[in-house]
Amino acid sequence: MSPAKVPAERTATLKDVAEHAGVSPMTVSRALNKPETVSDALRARIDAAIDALGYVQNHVAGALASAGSNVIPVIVPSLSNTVFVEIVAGIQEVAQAAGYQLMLGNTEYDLEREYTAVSTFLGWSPPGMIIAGMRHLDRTRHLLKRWGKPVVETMEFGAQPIDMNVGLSHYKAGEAMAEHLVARGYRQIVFVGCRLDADYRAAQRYKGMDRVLAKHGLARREALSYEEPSNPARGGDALMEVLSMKPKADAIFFANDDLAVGAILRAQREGIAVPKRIAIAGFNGLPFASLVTPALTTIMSPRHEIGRIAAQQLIERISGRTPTKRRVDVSFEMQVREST
Amino acid sequence: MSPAKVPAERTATLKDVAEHAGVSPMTVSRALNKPETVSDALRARIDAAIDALGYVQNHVAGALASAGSNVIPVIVPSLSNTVFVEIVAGIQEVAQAAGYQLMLGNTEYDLEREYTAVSTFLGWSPPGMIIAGMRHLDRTRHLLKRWGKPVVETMEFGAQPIDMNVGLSHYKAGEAMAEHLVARGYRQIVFVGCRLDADYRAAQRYKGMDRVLAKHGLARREALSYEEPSNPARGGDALMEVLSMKPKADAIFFANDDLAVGAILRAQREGIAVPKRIAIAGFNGLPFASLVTPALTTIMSPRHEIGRIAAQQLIERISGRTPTKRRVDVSFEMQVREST
DNA sequence: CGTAGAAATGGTAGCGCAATCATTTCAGGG
DNA sequence: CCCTGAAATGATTGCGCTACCATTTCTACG
Repeated sequence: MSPAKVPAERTATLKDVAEHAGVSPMTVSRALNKPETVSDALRARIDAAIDALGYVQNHVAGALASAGSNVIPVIVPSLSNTVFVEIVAGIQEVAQAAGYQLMLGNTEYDLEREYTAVSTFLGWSPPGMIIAGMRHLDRTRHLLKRWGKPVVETMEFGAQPIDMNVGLSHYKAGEAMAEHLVARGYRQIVFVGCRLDADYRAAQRYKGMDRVLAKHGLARREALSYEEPSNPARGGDALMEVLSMKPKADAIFFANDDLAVGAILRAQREGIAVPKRIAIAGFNGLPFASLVTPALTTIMSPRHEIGRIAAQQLIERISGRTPTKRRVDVSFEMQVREST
Repeated sequence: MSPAKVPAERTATLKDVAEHAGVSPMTVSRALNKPETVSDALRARIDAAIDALGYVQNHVAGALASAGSNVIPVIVPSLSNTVFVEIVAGIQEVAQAAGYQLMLGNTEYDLEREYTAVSTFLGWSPPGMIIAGMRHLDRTRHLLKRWGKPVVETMEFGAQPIDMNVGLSHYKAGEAMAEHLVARGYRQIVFVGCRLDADYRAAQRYKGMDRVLAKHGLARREALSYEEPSNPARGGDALMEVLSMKPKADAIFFANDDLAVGAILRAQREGIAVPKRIAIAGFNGLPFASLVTPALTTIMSPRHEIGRIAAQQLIERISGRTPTKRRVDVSFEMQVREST
């Protein structure tokens, strides 16, 4: 049943190490956690004992005794969207280097599940938490506020964070792209996304766009939202639908680059002139965006950077230092290319 | 400093809940962990007490007392490669549904770091572990074997797993693609990858290809390996380099689809005829692969599925059931399209 | 209505470690 | 060589929970 060939000898404890090295358990504990407070001689003996016994520290016991673990929970709405993965990767990079472990929670865009995840994670006595988004159940906000430890909300930049916040304004991103399209002369602009009810950040980009269209007195339309998750093929199909259903449309602002690149690849295959017949714009700044023909106009969001900064801010606070800012607005960058 | 507005009242413990509900702590523990063993009446009182006190279970203490947590460590070599992320997502899906938490370790393709990660994770008394790849330090293998709990090695299918293994044979995948290219009449085939020393799975695909070329008495060449991590732009550049440096080459087998799609996009932009001037093949089956023109011939690897199965096997074993098989060879699928 | 056996509940002990405070050892000055 | 303060080491205690076993309550049946 178990792969062990070796008889399941009781695993060595810190006490065993202490006896083997002829010191007190407390000294071993210190040698492990604050090596500089133990004399070289003892440290050497202890290290030898650890090797001899194959001792591995029991972090569970450590966390209980010291009422705090080095585990940082990270809660995201999805792992199938590269955007969140890149943020997790950024967090991981910084956190692991600082000696923290990441615990991963996936809410599938469900705020109830988010609450459950937060609640469960609190039971691991983490020193802080990172959570995507700023929309949570009241219960969730209260729980985290009452908890009182550092929390970073990521992805979007918004008002009244639970504690800290690192992200960008999706509303402004939508505005920026709309201004660009309007300046380029496009007048019939359609917004296309997937699951805009759940992906409220994409919806915010739509709202930003809508405001700009209104400001310029241009035709405003409902956003086109598909039920399936974003994927490139969907982007291509959406392009064809827009062309046939709304032939007057002269530009599409896609909720993300997966859709937009999919649309460009489809246009190419179908021989549709982009941007002449219809312009295409995206959001995120995927690597493929600059390589397709025509190259995609998009907005680069610094996902990895958001993750890194979030982790840095959190660790800063965990270590008792005051972070530079509570709220960080990482800026996005318009990348105007051939598709508009 | 802390976001708490509320005075940091001592958090409620299970004992507090017990007193509030007028039962013993043991009963509360049972109500939480095996609700069916507690009478409805008591369970209701206990739930009420939990709500009233805002109690959240301390998993650290639970794990210590029961000498086992519900945390499953997952160790991968990289998070910037979508392949591993998709596996993690598959694992997550199954594990979270079964009530397990994921702890994430990233080795950056460094076997020493892998050892450290394994060792650290063991300290969280996990019920099992999932680790990418089958190449580890001897120390790592010994540690895991001696540990004696379920371990799944993923990504590749190979001989002599530490315990269980779910993956595919990259060697065979390389062979399959080479056979296809040879059958199509290509004779001067180049393998292009990035960091093939670290990414030994890609190197295995090369070896599989090389064997087939040898078998057919065709020209064999060293694989072309770049130092930077895989990215689409590199694929495009590699294509141009091969065309100018090895003008006789009539096909390129890229280590992955990021490179291959990048090459196709570049070919299109430069007006290079694919597959006429040179054929292009990839590996992984990214969504974009079928959408570019010409559509990319590639091999679909069931990443998400690998993750799901790995998690299922692990949980099966954790629950004491014997899994169907110790070793699972998930098969890959040739997707022959326009680029070859 | 009594009794056996099952189901529900409780008391006790200890998981492995670090916080805390007590004690010992050391370095350096008089 | 003693004394003082700092550095190094040790003894004790408890973190919050669950395993284990003991006890009580319920159910079914003669």
